[in-house]
Amino acid sequence: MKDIPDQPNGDTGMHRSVPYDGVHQVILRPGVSHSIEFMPASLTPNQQQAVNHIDGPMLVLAGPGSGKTRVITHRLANLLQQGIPPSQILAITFTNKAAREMAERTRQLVGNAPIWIGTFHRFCARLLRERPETAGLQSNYSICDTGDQKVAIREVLHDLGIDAVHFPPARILHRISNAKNDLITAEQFAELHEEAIADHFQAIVAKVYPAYQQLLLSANSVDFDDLLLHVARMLIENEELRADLDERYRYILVDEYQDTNLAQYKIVAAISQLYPNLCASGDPDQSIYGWRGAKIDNILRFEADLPDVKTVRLEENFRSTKRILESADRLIVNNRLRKHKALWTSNSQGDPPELLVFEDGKHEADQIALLLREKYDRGEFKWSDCALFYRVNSLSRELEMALTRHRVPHQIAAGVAFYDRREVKDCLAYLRLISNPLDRAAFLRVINTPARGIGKKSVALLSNWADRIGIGLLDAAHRCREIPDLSKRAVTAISRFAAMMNEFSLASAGSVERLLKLVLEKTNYVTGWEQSESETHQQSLANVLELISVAHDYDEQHPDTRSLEGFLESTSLVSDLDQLDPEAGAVTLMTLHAAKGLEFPVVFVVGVEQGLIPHDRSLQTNEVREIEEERRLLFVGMTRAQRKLYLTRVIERQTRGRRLHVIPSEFLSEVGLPIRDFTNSQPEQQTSEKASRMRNLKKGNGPLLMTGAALLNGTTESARLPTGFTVNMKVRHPTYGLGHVVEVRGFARKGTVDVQFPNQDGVVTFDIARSPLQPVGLS
DNA sequence: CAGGCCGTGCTTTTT
DNA sequence: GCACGGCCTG
Repeated sequence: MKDIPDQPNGDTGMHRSVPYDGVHQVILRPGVSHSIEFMPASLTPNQQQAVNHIDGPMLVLAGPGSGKTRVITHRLANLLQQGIPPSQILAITFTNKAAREMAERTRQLVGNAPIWIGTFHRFCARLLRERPETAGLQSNYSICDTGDQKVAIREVLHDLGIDAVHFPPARILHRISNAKNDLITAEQFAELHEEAIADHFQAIVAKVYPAYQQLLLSANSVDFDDLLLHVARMLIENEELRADLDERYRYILVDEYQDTNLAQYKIVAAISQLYPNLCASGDPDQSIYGWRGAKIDNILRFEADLPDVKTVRLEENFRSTKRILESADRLIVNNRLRKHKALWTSNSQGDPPELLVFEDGKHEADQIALLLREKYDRGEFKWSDCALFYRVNSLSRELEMALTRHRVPHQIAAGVAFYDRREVKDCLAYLRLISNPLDRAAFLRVINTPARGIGKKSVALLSNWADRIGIGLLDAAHRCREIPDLSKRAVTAISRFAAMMNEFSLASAGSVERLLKLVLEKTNYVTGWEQSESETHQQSLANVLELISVAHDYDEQHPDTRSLEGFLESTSLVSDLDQLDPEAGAVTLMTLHAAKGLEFPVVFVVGVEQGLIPHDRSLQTNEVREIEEERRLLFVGMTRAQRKLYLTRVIERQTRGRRLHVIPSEFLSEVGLPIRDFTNSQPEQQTSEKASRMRNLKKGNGPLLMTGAALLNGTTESARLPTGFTVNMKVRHPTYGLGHVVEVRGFARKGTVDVQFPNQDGVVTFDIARSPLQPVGLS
C-alpha cells in the first residue's frame, strides 16, 4: 500500500487532479478533516445504532450535517472489527471526493485495509476490464469524454444525412443518456420510437442512437453512461457473473442513495441478493440529480424493496446555527412529495441569515468581494471559511473578476478544467490511441495534431475506406497505400504517422511518464512553446508539464500494476471537484450541485432569482417534481452554512448580453429573510462614492493594484501595495524597540501587523495606519 | 490544404 | 460574452 506524496498544488495556477483508483489505499493531505468542531466526541444513540448494525438491509436517512460520513466510516470500522474480511466490503459513492474522504476517514480509524471504496463509474469500469467480452469490448477499451461523444454524434448525423443545426448533438446526447440510464438499449429504443410520429426529435434519436452505439463499439469505446449500462445488462443477463459478484461483495454500502438512477439501482440490487446486507444512506431532501435520471423513488421505496429493513434517522444537525437550520427548514417544508423529517440542533442561535439585494450582477460581485475583504481584514474569518454558490456556472465569471479586483484569493470548481484543456486532451488522445488502436476519437484528434499536412479530405477518404473494409482508422493508416484517390503527399504523411505510432508502447517505454515524454518528443508537440512569449503557449506548456507530473504520480503509485488503461481511466473519471483543496486558503466558488456534502462557516448563495433558482427549464415544464428539485437545490446550498448565510439577488441581470429585469425567486418568500438593500436606498453620499469608485476602476489605474481599502475610500492613493510590511521584516518601535514581523493582515490603512519583540511575551498587534512602527534595514 | 478571421447561435446542473 | 462552424485567403 502506498501513499500519494503530498503534492504542492497550484503553483502554476493550473488545475490538477491526482489520479485515484478507488482502492482504499490513498492518503491525501492527512489530517484534513472538515470542521467537526460542533461534533461531540461520542456518537449519539441513533448514530450508534447505525454503526452497530451489521447484517441485513439498513436505510440511514441522514439530514444535512447529521454526521453521516462519520457514521458510515465508524460502521465500516466496526464491520472490520467484527472480523468481516475487507475484501467482502464494497462502498460506493457518487464522487471521487466523497470516496477519498470516506477512505481517508476510515483509514484514520482502522488503518489501511483493502476495502474497495469508489464511485459507481469506477466500479463499473473495473468490472468491465475484467469481463469486457460480455459487452462486446476488449479490455483496453477507451472511455469517451463529452467532446468525443459530440464528435461521434456529428459523424453519425453526417452519415445519416441529418442536419446538426436542427438536431443539436448535445440534445441528442441528452436523450441517449437518459435512455441508457433507464437501461434502454439502442435496439429497444429504436423499436420503441422509430415511428414516433408525435415526437419527431425522438424519431431522429431512434435513428442516431443505434448508429452512435455501433460507432462506439467498433472503436472499442464506451461513454460514461455505457459503463453503467453495460455492467447492469451483463449482471442481468449473466447469472453466473451475477452470482459470483453477489458472493464476492457481502457487505455493500451505497452513499447518496437518493441520487441513484435505474442502472445503478439494478446493479446494486443484482449483487445484494444472497447477502442482502445492503446499507443505503442518503437524504431525499438532497436529491438534486433527477435531471440526469436519478430516481428519488429508489430511496423512498427502499423499505418496501427489501425485507426487514432497519431504518435509522439522523435528524440532529451538528453543523449549522439554529437560525440557519430554521430558514432552510422553512424552505423545504414546502415540498409536498416528501418524507417528513424533523431537523433540529442544539447549536447556538447565531446571526439571522440575510438577503442582500444589489443593483446588478456587477455590483453584486463587487459588493460581495468587498464584504469578504472587510470581514477578512477585521479578522472575522479565514478565506477558506467562505464559499460562494450559484445555480449556473456562467455566474462565476463576474464573481471571479470582482474577487481578483479586490485581491480575494479564490478557487473555482469548473470554468476550464484541466482535463478539458486542448493540449491535455491531445496528449491523452495519443496515449489512448496507443492503448486502444481502434479508438476513433483519439485517432481523429491526433492524426493532424500537430499539423503534418493531413487535411480533412484525406482523413475523410481514409475513414470512409476503413469503414468500408471494416477496420480501425489506425489500421487503415498503416495500409493507406491501398486507399484509392489519396494524394501522394497524404500517403507519405499518413504512413509516417502510422510508423511513428508503431514505435510507442508502454512496455518499451517502461512507464507512463516516459511514454508521454517520448510521444511529445517524437511528435514535436511542444516545439516552439518553450521559446514563445505568448501567454497561451506558456499556459499550454505548463499544462503539458502538469500532465507529465500526473503521469509520474501514477507510475509511482502503481509500481507493479501500472497500465495505460489504468492511467487513462484515472484521468477520465475525475472531475473539477477533485481539485478543490479545502485548506487552500482561498474562497471557494462552485455550483450548488457541486456543493453537496461540503460545509463552510460562511456561505453566499448568489442569484436567488426566478429563472435561476428555480431554473427556467424547470419553470417551463411547470411540473411539481421539477420545482421541488430546485427547492431542494437551494436547501442543499443553505444547509452548507455553519455560521453565516447570505442569499443574494439583483434588480437587473445581464444574460447573453441582454439586461433583464429580475423577478425574485419564489423561494425567497418561503424563507422570509431580513433584507439588506444595497441599491438606491443607500445614503446619497455612499451612492456617489460608489460612482467615484467605479470611475477609478474604469480609469485603468490598474484595478489589480486596487485594494479593498482603496475602494472603500474611493481613492487610489493607498493602493500602493499591501502594507509596506512583510513577514520576517525587521522593524523598530519607539517603546518596544527592535522586533520582527510575524504576520501581516489586511491592506493599507485597514491593515494590522503582528510583531514579535525579543524582550516581550507573545506578539504585539499594531494598526498600521496609526502605529509609529518603522521598517529597519534593507527591504 | 491549412490557418486565420468573421459571423452565428447558444448557455443547468456532472460521472 | 463565448465557442464553434463556416468561409475565405495565403
